[in-house]
Amino acid sequence: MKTPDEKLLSKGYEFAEVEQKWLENWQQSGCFAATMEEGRPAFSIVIPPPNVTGVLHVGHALNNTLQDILIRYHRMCGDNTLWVPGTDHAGIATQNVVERQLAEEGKTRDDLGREAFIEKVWEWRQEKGGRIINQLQKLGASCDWERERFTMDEGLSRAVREVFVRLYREGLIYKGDYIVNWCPRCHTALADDEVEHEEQQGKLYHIRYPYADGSGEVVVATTRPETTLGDTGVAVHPDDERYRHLAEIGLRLPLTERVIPVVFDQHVDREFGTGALKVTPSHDRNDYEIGLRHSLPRLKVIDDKGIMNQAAGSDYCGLDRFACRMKVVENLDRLGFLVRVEEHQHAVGHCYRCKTVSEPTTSLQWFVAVRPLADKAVAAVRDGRITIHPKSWNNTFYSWMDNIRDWCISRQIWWGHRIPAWTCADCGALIVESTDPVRCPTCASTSLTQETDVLDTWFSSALWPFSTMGWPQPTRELATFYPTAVLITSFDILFFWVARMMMMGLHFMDEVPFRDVYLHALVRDKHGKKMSKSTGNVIDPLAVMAEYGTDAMRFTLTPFAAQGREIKLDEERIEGYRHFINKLWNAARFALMHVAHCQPSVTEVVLKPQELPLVHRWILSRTATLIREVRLALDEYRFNDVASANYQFIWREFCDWYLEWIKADLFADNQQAQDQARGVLLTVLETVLKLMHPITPFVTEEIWSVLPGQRELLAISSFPVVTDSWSDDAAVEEMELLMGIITGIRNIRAEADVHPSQRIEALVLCADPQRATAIETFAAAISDMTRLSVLTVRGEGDRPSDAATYIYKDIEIFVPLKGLVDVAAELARIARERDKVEAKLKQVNGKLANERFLANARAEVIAGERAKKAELDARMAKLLEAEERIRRMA
RNA sequence: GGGCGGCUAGCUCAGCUGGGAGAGCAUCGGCCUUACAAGCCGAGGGUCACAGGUUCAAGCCCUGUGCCGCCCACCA
Repeated sequence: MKTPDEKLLSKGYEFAEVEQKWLENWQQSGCFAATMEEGRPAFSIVIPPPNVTGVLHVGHALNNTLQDILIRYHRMCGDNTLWVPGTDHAGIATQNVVERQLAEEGKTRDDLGREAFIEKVWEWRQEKGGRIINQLQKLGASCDWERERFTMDEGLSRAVREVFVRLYREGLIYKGDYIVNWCPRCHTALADDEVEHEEQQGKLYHIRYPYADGSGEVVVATTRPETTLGDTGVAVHPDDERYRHLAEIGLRLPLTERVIPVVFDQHVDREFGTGALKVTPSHDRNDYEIGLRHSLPRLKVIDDKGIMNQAAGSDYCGLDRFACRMKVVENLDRLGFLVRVEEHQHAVGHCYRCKTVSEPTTSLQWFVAVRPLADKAVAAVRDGRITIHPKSWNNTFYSWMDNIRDWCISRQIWWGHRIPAWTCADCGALIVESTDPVRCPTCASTSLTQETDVLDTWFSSALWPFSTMGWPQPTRELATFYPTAVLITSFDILFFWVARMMMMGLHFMDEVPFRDVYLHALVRDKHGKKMSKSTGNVIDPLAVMAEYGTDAMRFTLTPFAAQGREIKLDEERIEGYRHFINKLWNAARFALMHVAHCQPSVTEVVLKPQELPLVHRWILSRTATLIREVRLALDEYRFNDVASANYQFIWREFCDWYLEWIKADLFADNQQAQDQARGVLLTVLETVLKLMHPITPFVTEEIWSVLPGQRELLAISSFPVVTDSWSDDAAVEEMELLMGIITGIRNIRAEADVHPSQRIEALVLCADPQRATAIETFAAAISDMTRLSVLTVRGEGDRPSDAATYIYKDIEIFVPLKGLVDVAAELARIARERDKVEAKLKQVNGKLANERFLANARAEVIAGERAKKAELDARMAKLLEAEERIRRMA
């Protein structure tokens, strides 16, 4: 049993211990485990699986904070909630990491051999692969950690094989010799979208290609002279007069003795360079296609390590492709083939993993025919089964899908899902099976060799939404949680991953994998620069969490969700929000001083709000509004609105006004007033903790745990629902009046430099009897909050001379200052006000004088303008009077 | 070459279907007022990039221009 004193939380919020404690408690309680109860709505998310090699960066922190907010919200709403965690085996990235490790021991993967190497990778994964999962847990991510998946798990591997085999049988997977993007460093084929194009300043070389009979020459332009060695033709436009006569003439390829033909192809741009294009079918995508159209032979001169091969000729064989370029240029120049060299800017493809310049190469690879799959995905977005947020991505999505090419899925690396295809050594049959075949179904031979290639990592992540739920088995998880509710990710993997999940989900589940896609921005440093280790501008979320607390970081990231493309993160901001967390902590501490000993039944006073004093009716009404706003914003993924609504309410309304106002009651000798204040205070605090919990789970859970009464975990308590009886517009309006009066008096005090401890008098003139009564009723409270000795309220009467004046709407506030009025300052202040009112009046009067406005505007708009005018007129009159009076004082 | 996003207070950004320009931070002035100086009270600060147009009414809708940034693309 806790003693009351222990319940009075420590003076500053010490997050380190608190966070550790709740991480353990939540874990032990099993409160994050998925529930699958009949008759409840389901809400599920699959985590974008971070690379198993990854360490948590700010992007992950943002991404997972947003997911956690939704998950915690829906869990508290009582939905069947599932958040599936896991990691991606990240083929190339992981293989690179382990290869580097081997390199330190002076070994290569070839030294080990395939099986031993893969063994090594699994060892590595065992030791270090769990890091990011621990880091996500530290973030407070409320995943069902018992369900952690890995794309190389047995279950997921089974799904991968199943999908591969089915697509193959449907004719949607095929093997063929086509041109692909090749990374000479990673030593593997890459998909089109794994190649990043980067504008670079290069050179355009103009080279003479003499006629075979020596009667003339054609000049071609190229950025890659080394590929000259692999040319098998020159192409010109069929309508190009300059080259018509070349149909029968062969060209002698410089530096070689080969004679190559001239072909005529529409693709050639007559305006570019000389209008003659050298064709290297084996090392350029366009040339490859031109070659196909004209049956040109393919000649591969660069090997898979980026080194020139035998076919390049003995002078060049063994040279790196870039060294070869220099040598080719040198020789061309020496032999008089080089006409000139121009500076030229062009886009060069790079491997997205290692940034090496990629090499287009013909190669035997496996492909997915994506057209039919892509069509299904496009249809799902078009007819609204999937909604992309923000919708500005729709067009980009469509245009990408329209231009999609077949997906090269084979990778020449070792770490990954090995392609389930075997070749029969005896009859040459290709066997594709989900289980390893023992003998050839055609000739019954047992000498079968499996493909050595593995699948593109994105192939397995494309299945993630259903493979993690046990597919191809018809599991209860699939029945309950598929399709998932929303996929939250940054826009940069919309095509790599999101689009492919759509294709696979629709094809194999016959249902979308998620109903919504929420795309958030990329996190940059405070200058908008990409964070990178070499620039040294990386903000490490773990360091931030250690310094400011996890809740502060989560709260900082939440408002950024709204931002379009990039987020400029400045650590100063995190510090600002730490202050907010601390504010909440202290407000709770204050509340506990008054409610720690209460029975939970004190909160029953809110059942009849109409019987409560104004300030309580006001805060309850504002709380109801807050609940409404927060729920709606959460339902619409407006995370920034969730954060700011909470922030404004807690700091400005609850702390600055409500807590200050009820101090009198809490300390007073009036049992009823005290009980009412305690009951409402506790209610509002409980509500706020619940509303904040999805964003800041730790501090709210901690405060919750020390509130009076036996409590279940906040994480599984119920999310607030709007109580209609709390809504009270009249109370809100009346409180606003009182707050306006208080602000006015405070303003006078501050402007007149009246010391805060000095008690002074004030007079309020309010012609409207109802409002005058309201002000008078709360004279004590107003005096309390503004340190008045006497507050007089009158409907009409003499304006005191020698007093500072403040006009609130049409209400005049006077503070007599006995000769201390700074006339010049007063006049300046009044004049400032008058200018503002004048400007607004001009607008309003302009509208009301406009017949077309009166004729066209909606009735309520006109009524609004009229009311506005009335108020401004009244205020203006009072301001003018005040100005006149002060002048006379001088 | 296409496409997309941004331009609102000194800074970072909100501003939903068009009807009196907002927040946080920063700035200035005053306060240790019994939860919080990581705080309280008060104040100042904006031709909403520019030019046209639609409308009774435009930060918001349309057209164009200018910067800044991103994505896609087979001019070698």
